[in-house]
Amino acid sequence: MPHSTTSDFFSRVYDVVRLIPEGRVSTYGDIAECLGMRGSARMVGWAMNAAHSHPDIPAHRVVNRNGMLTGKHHFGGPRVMQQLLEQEGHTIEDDQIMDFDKVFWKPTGAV
DNA sequence: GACATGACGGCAG
DNA sequence: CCTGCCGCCATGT
Repeated sequence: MPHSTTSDFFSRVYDVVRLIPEGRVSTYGDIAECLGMRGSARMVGWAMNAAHSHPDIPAHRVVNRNGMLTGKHHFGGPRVMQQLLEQEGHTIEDDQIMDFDKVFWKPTGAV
């Protein structure tokens, strides 16, 4: 496709995020890499910001490579993201997901 | 059209 | 180990 638009990029990001299983989490960088935009993790986070218009996007399952809830302030409040994750069985301590390496889900081949 | 910003990540100091 | 800078791409001013 000679004409790649941002809308496509957003749609792809949403598509991948939607595929994250409940009880699992992924990272901005890996999602970006999965979409062929390695190094552009910021775009993924930015897409998440726009994802607020899409209730079907479990944006709380996307964190940075450290498993830290860096985007918690972009939800209803600074607690919402943590609460959502805890409801899915995660343990958060100091804005960081415990056993992150065990709940991490890589969108390899998802798209 | 240039400058600053951002839910990131990697590397250098 | 911690802090800081640069690269990444799209948006707003």
